[in-house]
Amino acid sequence: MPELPEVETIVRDLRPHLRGARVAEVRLGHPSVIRHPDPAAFAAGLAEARLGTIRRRGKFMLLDLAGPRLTAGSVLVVHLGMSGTLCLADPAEAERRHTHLRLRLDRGRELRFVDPRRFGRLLLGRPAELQRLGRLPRLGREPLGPAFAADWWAGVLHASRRPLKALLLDQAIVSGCGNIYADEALFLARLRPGRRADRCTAAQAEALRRALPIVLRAAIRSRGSSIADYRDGFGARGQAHESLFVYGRGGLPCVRCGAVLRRAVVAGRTTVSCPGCQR
DNA sequence: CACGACACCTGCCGGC
DNA sequence: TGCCGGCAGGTGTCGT
Repeated sequence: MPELPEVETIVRDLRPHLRGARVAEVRLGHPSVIRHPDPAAFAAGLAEARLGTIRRRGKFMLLDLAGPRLTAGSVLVVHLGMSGTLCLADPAEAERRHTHLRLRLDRGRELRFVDPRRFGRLLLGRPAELQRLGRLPRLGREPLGPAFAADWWAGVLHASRRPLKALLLDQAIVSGCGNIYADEALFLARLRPGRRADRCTAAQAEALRRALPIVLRAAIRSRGSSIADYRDGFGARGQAHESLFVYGRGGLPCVRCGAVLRRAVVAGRTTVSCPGCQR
């Protein structure tokens, strides 16, 4: 899926086009992507709603809403799963297969959620309420925020016997990192993905903490990785996949030392790393 | 409690 | 050409 850089790119693309718009028509596709409330109430809540700002939290998108049938503080929550896209389209444009939400706006454009695999999710409600109902998970710290601090990170690693990669992928610890950028950050930090967290030195822990935002910011500058399904807020591909060092390069030479990159399963996910320069 | 295995889906690619 | 297995950027649940 879209990881933090992809979601951030979409949010930045959509923000100026959504803020202040009013929903003129709601159309739903497959009901299983609507996780809260039931599809009828979901559609009714969105009808006539006024859109506010859109923001990112981890891999989630939160769109502020105000409407006649909505309680104050309601948001539309979008998670793209593995194959989801959230794009602006011309209302006259033919509907792509697997379109699960169309919000026609009064500005003559339409917001569309398309997701072939249906691992993505849509929710409507107040975030605190959704969390209380167990519909939204508790998320860990934002790797691009000030709370992603050295002492906290050192403590997290010290307290865990899990592989480093498992910690990076754990959304309750770090929110927004996924399989691509976990591998890239570990490569940049020169640390093996399977390395036990509590066996890292302080310097190694700090190298990884510094590497993650570098990798994520570079990917945002390249507008995200479009390996298969990912598209930005206007339906265009990103370029970040063109400059990945390890992800998807198993069996190819390491750009840093020339060793053959190793492909393995770590924390249940396909993982690529360099046996030559990662320890 | 912490962790791994598996399920949830469709599409695409390579091998036979 | 077609069928089949394997694989994919994520995460929720269940069992050990």
